[in-house]
Amino acid sequence: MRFATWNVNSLRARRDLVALWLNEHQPDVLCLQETKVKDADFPEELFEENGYHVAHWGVSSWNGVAIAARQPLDNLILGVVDDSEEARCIAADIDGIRVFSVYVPNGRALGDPHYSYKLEWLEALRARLSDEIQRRPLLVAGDFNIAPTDDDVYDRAALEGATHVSEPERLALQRLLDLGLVDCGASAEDTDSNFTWWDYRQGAFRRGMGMRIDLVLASRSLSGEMCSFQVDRLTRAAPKPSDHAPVIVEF
DNA sequence: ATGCCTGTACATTACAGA
Repeated sequence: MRFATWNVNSLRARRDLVALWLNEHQPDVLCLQETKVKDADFPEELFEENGYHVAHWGVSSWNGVAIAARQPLDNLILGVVDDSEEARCIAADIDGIRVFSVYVPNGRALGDPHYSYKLEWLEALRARLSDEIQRRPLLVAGDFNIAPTDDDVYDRAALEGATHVSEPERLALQRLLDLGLVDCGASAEDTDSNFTWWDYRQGAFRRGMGMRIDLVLASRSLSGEMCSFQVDRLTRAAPKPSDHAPVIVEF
């Protein structure tokens, strides 16, 4: 199975690139984040014309998550807290696997209310996953907005006091892994090659100033069947790119 | 210290993103 996740930073702005990418890479499952469309405006035909089932959750022009898959999506869940939350999580059963597409809150700054919200959201996700993982194999993929270790950022010193690298965020991620999930991108020999996000500014991509924040977490049984892991940096180098690269994992 | 760039809507400026 070819599994992928991609924060597209607006599906409306990225529509043509997503269509090209689907045809070139032919994933069996694709998790999307930051679609930035309401459900009523979601371009289902973009996926259906290319042979995919698709489920989306978007309540405004911000956030928004989706899962597209060759096989049907069953037992959909929207969100991890309650109906009033932002559209940051969608889950579905696909061919016997429970798939989560997640867009973890950014946090903005240490001490910002949004930072507390990020930690609370991660704890709510953990509570949900602790229940789910006992039932079936899990794949939890998306933009976690956390760099798991100092090796996952271009310059740790430059990020002192910033979000994405703080201990509380990393502990919240570790609590997810402690449920029995494996970070599929953690074991690369050249960690720079696993960066998944580069700022649009300052030529950050060209200069290698990135972070690994888009993750694929797999149940142990599934992680043992992983046969390849790849960050598609070519797509970050395309014209009009998202600031995130797709991540592709084969099982 | 700030903006750099990109996309969004209460749009020609402010904001969020990471």
